Amino acid sequence: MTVTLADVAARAQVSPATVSRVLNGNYPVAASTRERVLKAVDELDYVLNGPASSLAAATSDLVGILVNDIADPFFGIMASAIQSEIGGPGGRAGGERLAVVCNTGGSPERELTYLTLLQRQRAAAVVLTGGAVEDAPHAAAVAAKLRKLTEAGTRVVLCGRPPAPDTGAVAIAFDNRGGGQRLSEHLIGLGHRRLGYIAGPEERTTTRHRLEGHRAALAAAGISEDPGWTVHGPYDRTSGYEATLELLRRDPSLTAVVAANDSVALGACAALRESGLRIPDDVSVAGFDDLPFSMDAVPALTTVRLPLADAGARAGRIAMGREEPPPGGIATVRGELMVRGSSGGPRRAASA
Amino acid sequence: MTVTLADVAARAQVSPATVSRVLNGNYPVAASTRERVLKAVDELDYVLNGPASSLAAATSDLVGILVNDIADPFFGIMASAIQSEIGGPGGRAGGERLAVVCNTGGSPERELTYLTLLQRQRAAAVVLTGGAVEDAPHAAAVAAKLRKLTEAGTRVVLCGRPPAPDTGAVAIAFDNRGGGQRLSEHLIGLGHRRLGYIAGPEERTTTRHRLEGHRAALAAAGISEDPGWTVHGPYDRTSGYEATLELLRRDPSLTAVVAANDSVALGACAALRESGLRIPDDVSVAGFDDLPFSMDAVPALTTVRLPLADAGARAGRIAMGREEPPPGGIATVRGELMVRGSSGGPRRAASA
DNA sequence: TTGGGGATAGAAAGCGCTTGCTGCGATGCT
DNA sequence: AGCATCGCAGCAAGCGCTTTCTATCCCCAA
Repeated sequence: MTVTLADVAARAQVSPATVSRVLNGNYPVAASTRERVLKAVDELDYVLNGPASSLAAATSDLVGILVNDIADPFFGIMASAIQSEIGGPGGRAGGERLAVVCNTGGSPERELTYLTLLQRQRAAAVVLTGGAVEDAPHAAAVAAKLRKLTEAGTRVVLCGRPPAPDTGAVAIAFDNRGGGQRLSEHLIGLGHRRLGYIAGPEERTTTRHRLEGHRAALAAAGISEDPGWTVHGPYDRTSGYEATLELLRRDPSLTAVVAANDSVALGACAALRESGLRIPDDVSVAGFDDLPFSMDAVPALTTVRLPLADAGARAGRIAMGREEPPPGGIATVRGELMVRGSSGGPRRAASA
Repeated sequence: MTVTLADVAARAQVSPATVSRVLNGNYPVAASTRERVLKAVDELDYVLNGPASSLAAATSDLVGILVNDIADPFFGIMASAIQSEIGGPGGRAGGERLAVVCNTGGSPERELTYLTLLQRQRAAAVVLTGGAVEDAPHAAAVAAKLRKLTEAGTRVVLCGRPPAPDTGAVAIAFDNRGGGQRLSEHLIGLGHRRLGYIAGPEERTTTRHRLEGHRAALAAAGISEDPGWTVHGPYDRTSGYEATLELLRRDPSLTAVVAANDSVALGACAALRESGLRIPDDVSVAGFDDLPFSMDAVPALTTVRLPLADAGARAGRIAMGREEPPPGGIATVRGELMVRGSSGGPRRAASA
């Protein structure tokens, strides 16, 4: 069968306790003994039994990272940054932790199930990324879970996600509202008065905040919004493509399209181009997030850069207890407006 | 303290054994008893202790997915597909498994460490994605680990990665060589005779295979390659940008640039544009993978579509034992040539 | 020489769960 | 009516490790 601690102990002629202590390095062991043990470990090719260890020590070295869509670089970039700080293997020394990312696919149930699974594994920490679903019962369920986790000693950090009051979770939130507002202000400043908005899926904090920012900008400029100017859809390219076609159908006189994120914006660009409209001469386009590919669009996308990697790294450090949580357990980081080629002044007169 | 199985048993007035059996549903329990137990579980808000369970049952419900770069959609898409089949939460019924993705960052050591960590956790299955490092000692170490894993009953599947003989691992490999060859043949067929090639990082199977395909195409057409036509670099946009500038410096008369993947190709496009060259009029560009954003490039990228999601799903199913492994434990899936706007016939005469 | 300490090592008691085996009342068959 | 069977529940023995407490051994001060 598989090699156990006892086998190693026998081979090294010491007690299992000593082997355990050598392996954990948390108790004085004579150098000669240690060597003998290490040699035995090596010769036997011994691998610690994780579950047994976790059970006995009542702790585990698992750290969970929840993402909405692992195929989306938005989450990939954050996850990567978080994981690099978790130390995973290869990180700094000290407890080797197994940083794992779990893909919820944006589904509330899966989110909850993963949380339970992590709770089962007695995870050392959990980082939740991205917007939350705003369904009240679900939010309550998640909050309850988070509270239970923190009470059990699991460190919980929200990254790019609004704070969850009274759960003990630390939050690094993005200022989606402010970013959305500045973005639309930019467009309005350019002279646009008829702006279409392709929002994310409904019932999501991110969607709502960005849209609120947009509307605040419109309101501040005294522009009254036509309800038909807003379309909801998933955060992907296809959604942007279709939504744009729909927007154009509803009001061909739009001079700008603001998208919920960069992928959506790319889809919008494609739709616009296929409709024979030039960007930004006929219609300006704006995205959000500033993912790497955004600067490769032609023209390059005007968007709001979110410090995904920085925020992720910080969240990771906090999760590892290597950085002080922000005061109040809440930090909000701003996005930076990136003005590029896809936005310009409206040139054409409104057409029928 | 936390609620244990025994607490639930006491509350439901049954033995711990019965509670365990209700929870695992692998032993007949009278309906009335089951209900009583479930009620107690609910009232006590009981959560199974994962480590204890894994220890006693000598199995775990962890499934590991190793990726080289989680921020790269290439891996994100595969991981997503794999995970969806693993059943993670929300998948089909049956054993709820915790599918976790581990980011190796392309580092051999981290790959090995993650493998050990998963071995520690007695993972139910492990899926390794993407190209392997070709360093001999490392390859041997990985092979040894894989063998040990399979011997311990962990199902090992390689997805988009060449087979590892004598390890018991099942492989779904991509025909990178064939894809690369067809892609270059396409360009050559268009009339190109001077093609630059931006390869991936050295010592990687994927890099080598794609490059071999390219060279095979050149050879078949009787084109003798200038060593200066090939540049190596990481699989990212920046690399493509810089490599293209370098290629242009070395030989301004190139009429086509073939990139190791789509991200690199995008960087190449940017560099070409900034150099005042039109695509494809002055220089044709080709990528590999056909990631979603490739069709949004302007012009859309000619590339080789790899069935990332299909392969991932299949790997996931095999990992779960829900699909028969291919005969011989090895399957090779082809990529499909996608001809789009970025490639065209060479129009200009070679310039100095 | 002798008692006190410091430094190590071992014994053993679990950690919380799974599962083979046993026990026992109810059912089916002859 | 009598015995084999079946269905369901409990007992208890671990799974492989960590850790508290105890036992040595050795060195040094007194």
